[in-house]
Amino acid sequence: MPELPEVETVRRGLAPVLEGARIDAVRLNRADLRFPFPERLDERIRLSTIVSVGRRAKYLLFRLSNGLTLLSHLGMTGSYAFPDRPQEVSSRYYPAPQGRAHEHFEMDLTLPAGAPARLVYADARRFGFMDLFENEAECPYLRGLGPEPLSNGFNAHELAQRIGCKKAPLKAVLLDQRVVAGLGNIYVSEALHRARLLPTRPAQSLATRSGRPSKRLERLAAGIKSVLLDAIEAGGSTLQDFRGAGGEAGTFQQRFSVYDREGEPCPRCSGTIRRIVQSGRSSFFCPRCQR
DNA sequence: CCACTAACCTGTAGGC
DNA sequence: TGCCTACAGGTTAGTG
Repeated sequence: MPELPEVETVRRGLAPVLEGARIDAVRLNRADLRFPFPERLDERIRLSTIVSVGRRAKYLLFRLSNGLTLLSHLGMTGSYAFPDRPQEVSSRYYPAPQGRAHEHFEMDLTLPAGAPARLVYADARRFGFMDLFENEAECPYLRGLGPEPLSNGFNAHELAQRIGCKKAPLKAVLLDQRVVAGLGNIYVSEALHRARLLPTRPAQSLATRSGRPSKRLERLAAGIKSVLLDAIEAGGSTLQDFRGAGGEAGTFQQRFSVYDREGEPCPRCSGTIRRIVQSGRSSFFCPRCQR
């Protein structure tokens, strides 16, 4: 499910409800997700207040009044819902199709206005995980992440530095969270199509002798930014079951140019979209207008 | 250090 | 309908 635009969509759904909410109780319905839950998670966050809900790359960051930050990665199938808030669209899909078997973590809250609420984390495949830390520097998941692609500092020059002279194909390099943080399988294919670059092209082929960013690199940086912005505006992409925290489906999948469109015509040049497998994952591209 | 593969786990879609 | 296979938005550990 969740690449940067989907995680940002979840964040925007959670923040207005959670900010200022007090955590009254924590329930873990099993000992682990992908990794064990943080030690003594319950007692370390209970009775603190959620100050803000942030995001870094594909990570949600719940900043608490006691100075700790709860980090949450959604893996492939993680989702948050407020099951008892009928005014949220979430009542339409809650409980999830498989019932409540995959609800692994929940919190009882008191909202700023005094009303009670319940936040549930469900994750069928349990590829998600959580961490708890005091300083970002001590969190192994955040250390080493590449730049936020939507930040001002991210541009062709920055991308050139990071890509350097890697021989690996662009597809693999852009999936590497140390190069750019937040891209996943969908948006790499889409960004490369916008930049008219083949996913198989060696990353080093974008370098220039002068070190000044090439036109191709400029297109790539611009393609990454624009596809992420457009996807966030559309509320992310819903393939099977992704929902924002309010339960609404994203609509960006209707605007995919190449992802999951093997055999369909390219919207730009009417070439035929192809699918190949690179390092075990599907890449979609137009062989006619991507070089 | 780099690059690729397998592994983690469950659900779903498609072929027969 | 049922069984089997392939595949799915992510990351990490292991291997060469």
